[in-house]
Amino acid sequence: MEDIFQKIGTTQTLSQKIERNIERAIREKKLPIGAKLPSERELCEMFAVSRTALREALRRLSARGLIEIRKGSGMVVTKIDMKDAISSLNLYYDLKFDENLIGQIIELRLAFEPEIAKMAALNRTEEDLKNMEANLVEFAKCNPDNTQLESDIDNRFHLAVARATENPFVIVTMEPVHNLLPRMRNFIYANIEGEKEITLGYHKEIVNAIRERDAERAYDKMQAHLDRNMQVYNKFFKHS
Amino acid sequence: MEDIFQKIGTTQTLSQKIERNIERAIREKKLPIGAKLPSERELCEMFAVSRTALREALRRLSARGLIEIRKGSGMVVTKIDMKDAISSLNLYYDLKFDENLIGQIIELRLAFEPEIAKMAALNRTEEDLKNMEANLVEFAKCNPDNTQLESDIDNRFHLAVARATENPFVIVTMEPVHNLLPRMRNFIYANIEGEKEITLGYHKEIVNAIRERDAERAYDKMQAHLDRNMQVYNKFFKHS
DNA sequence: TTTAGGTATGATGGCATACAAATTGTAAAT
DNA sequence: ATTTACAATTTGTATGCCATCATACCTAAA
Repeated sequence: MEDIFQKIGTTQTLSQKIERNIERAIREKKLPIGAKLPSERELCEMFAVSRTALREALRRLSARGLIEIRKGSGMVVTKIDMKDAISSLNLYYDLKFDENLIGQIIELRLAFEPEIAKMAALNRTEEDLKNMEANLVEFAKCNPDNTQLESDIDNRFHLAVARATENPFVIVTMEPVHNLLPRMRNFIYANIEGEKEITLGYHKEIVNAIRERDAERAYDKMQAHLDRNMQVYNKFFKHS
Repeated sequence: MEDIFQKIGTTQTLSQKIERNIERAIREKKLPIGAKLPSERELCEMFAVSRTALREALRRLSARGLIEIRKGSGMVVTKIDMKDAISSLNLYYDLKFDENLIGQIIELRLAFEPEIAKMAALNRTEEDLKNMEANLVEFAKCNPDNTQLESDIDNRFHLAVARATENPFVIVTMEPVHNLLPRMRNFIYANIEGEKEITLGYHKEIVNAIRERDAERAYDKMQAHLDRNMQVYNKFFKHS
C-alpha cells in the first residue's frame, strides 16, 4: 500500500510555510547574515497572514538559531553558531545515553583520536599549543584527591587536541563526546592509584609531538595512551 | 558591587522559560517518549500564562524535534530522530561551505574513512552487507555517461560503510559530509576516463574485507582507495 | 558646548477573545 | 453489528489591546 498511495494531506501549517519561506531566503543568501528582517507588521503584510502565524514561524527560526529576535529592536539573521548546531546533537545523545553508547564512545575514541592527534600536529596554531600547554600545567597542579577535577582536566585535554585540528567536522564530532564523558564516570568504579603520573606523561609526549608537528609520533603516543587508558576503563567498568 | 546587586533583567522571555521547563521535564524523562502532553488549555493553567506565550514555547520545541503537534489531536513527546539532530548540522555546514571546507572534508575522509572501514568490518550486520553489495551492483550497471549518477552511487557507498559501523557518532559525522559531496562536484573539472573500473575494484575489495570481518584489510584497501581518489581530486581541483 | 534627562516613536512580548479546521469519541439510525 | 451523523475536544489562525524595551531626537541645565 505504501508504494501506491503517497501522502497528500501534508497539512503543512501556515506558520511552517512561512518558516520554510524565510529559511529558504536565508539559505540562498537573499537575507545575508546580519541583515535586519522587516518588522513583524511589515512581514504580516508581505505574507498576508496574521501576526500570530508569523510570530510562531519566527519562534521556530530563532529556536533553530537562524535568526535572533531582540525585543524592542528587531530581528536579524544570525550566523549559525557551532554551539547551536551541536546543542541538538547533545540533546540527541543525552536522551540516547546508555551502556551501549558508552561502548561506542570508547570505540570511537580508540579509532579516531590517534588520527586526530596526527591532524592536530599538522594544523595546530600557536594558540592551540598554548591551550594544551596550559592544560598540562593545570593537570600537574591539580590536587590528586580531587578526582572529579582531575578527570575533568583530562577530558579537556583531549578536547583541546580535537580543537587543534582546526577542522570543524572533527570538533563537531568530539564536542558531544566530551559532554558525555562526565556521565561515563558514574559507570566507572574508581580512579587508579598512580594513574595520574602516567596520564600526565602521555599528555606531555603528545603535546611535544604536536609542538614539533611530528604527526606520526603524535599518532603513536595518542594510541598508546588510549590503549592503556581504555584497558583501565574496561577493567573497572560496571558490568551490570 | 557585583556581590550586592545581581542581574534582574534576565532577557529570558516568558516563552523561553516555558520551553526550558518542558524541555527539562523531557530530559529527566518525567515526560517519557510517546507521552501525551496536557492540552494547551491545561498547560496554560498549569504555567499560569496566556495561550500565546505557551504556544510559542511549543513551537520552539517542535522546531527542535522534541515534540510533535497534531492538529485536532494533541501533542506527544517524540524520540529525537537522528535526522533532526543532523538537520541543524547540515544547515550549519551548508552556510559555511567554501573552498576551505572542501579541503577539510578531504582531510577528514583521508583520516577517518580507513578507520571507519575497520570498524565496519567488526560491527557490520547482514543488512549492512546487503546494502553495500547492492551498491556494487548498482555501480556496475550504471551508465558510464551518467557521471552525475555514477558519482552519487560512489558517495552512497562510502555512506553505507559508515552506517555499517553501527556507531551513531560515526554516522552523525559522515552524514553531513555526504550531503556536501554533491556540491563539491562543482569544484571539480571532470571525471576521469577509466576511473570507474578502478573505483569499482576498490569498492569490491573493501566489501570483501568487510564481509569476512577482516578489519585490517578493510582499513588498508580503503586507505589505498582514498589516496588514489584524492590524488585525482587534487589534480583537478579548481584552484581559484 | 557638553551632557544628563525627558520624550516620541516604533519595535517585540504578552494577554484575551473569537472563530476555523481537524480529530476523536459517542450515540443514534439502519 | 455497521454505518452515519453529530458533539466535544484540540490545535490553527485572526484581531485588538496594552506592556516593555530600544533608539533617536530634543531640551534644559552645567
